[in-house]
Amino acid sequence: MKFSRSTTYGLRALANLVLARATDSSRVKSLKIIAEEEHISLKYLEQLFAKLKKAKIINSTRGTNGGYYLSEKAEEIGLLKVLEALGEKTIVFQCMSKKGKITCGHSARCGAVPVLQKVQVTINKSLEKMTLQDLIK
Amino acid sequence: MKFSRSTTYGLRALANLVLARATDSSRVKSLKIIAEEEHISLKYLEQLFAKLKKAKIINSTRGTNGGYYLSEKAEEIGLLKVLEALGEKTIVFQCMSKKGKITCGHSARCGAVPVLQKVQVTINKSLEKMTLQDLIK
DNA sequence: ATAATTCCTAGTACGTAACTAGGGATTAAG
DNA sequence: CTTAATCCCTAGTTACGTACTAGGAATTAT
Repeated sequence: MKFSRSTTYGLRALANLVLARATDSSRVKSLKIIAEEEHISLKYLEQLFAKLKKAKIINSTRGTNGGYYLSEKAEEIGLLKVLEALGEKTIVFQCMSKKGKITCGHSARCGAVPVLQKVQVTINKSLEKMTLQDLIK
Repeated sequence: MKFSRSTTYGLRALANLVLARATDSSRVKSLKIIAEEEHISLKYLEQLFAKLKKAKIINSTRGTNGGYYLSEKAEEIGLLKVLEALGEKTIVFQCMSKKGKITCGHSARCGAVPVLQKVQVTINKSLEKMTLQDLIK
């Protein structure tokens, strides 16, 4: 039950963007700089940022002086959305849907269900409450 | 950020034990029966129960009519301890200790730290509150 | 003696995370 | 209009851990 490295990388890099106040196309920050500051492979970060862009969490301008910036205000970007964009699984049991519904064949008989649901719901709520703004508090 | 299958198996099997009220050496339940009821490979379950026994969460008697039983009352066995016994990592970020202390070199500069800590602490608290008794509620 | 159980150890196969790598497209600056 | 800086796209590669399979030894009730 670990977050993947890429999730941590992604959050670090996003925190960097938030701190840089890269909130519109006139205040972009290049990945090269971010990668250097955060000691993350540039090529790898590119792939992560592609996912974040696809999820419309960030935006970019290309060419010299180009870079990335947040699509919305940091406090409007929920952590759960970010994690999912990065490919992090937020459903912690195989047998369970997002809302705690059981999807395996054992539901009726399985004694562990209530606890699994409780854990799942707690984690989800906790992640929903937080936003990118919390990254720099 | 998923719980491993073995964790789910372990919890299912323990729930089974709790429901069987296998709370002392006179009320053991054999793994063979549990494995059949829960549709888990016996050989695999044996390995999981070895870990649980090593952590003194369960106890056993050998030979014919042997089996496993809980070492303590279900409500006195914390879920966090069980998960750790099963090998589940409860520290969700590589860079962090159990108590939220940062163990990587970036601590001072890393913007993501506060959020990571918050997530970690929330999950830990949630797991600490629950016991095996909750498995059957 | 036999059968039922727990106990111990070794090995395998598969998937996936974590990269590495190469180059194309776009754009500002000189 | 050339160059350099950036983002963009896709295809590997490698290493590791999870989820088993497997065989048999030790113990004990009948």
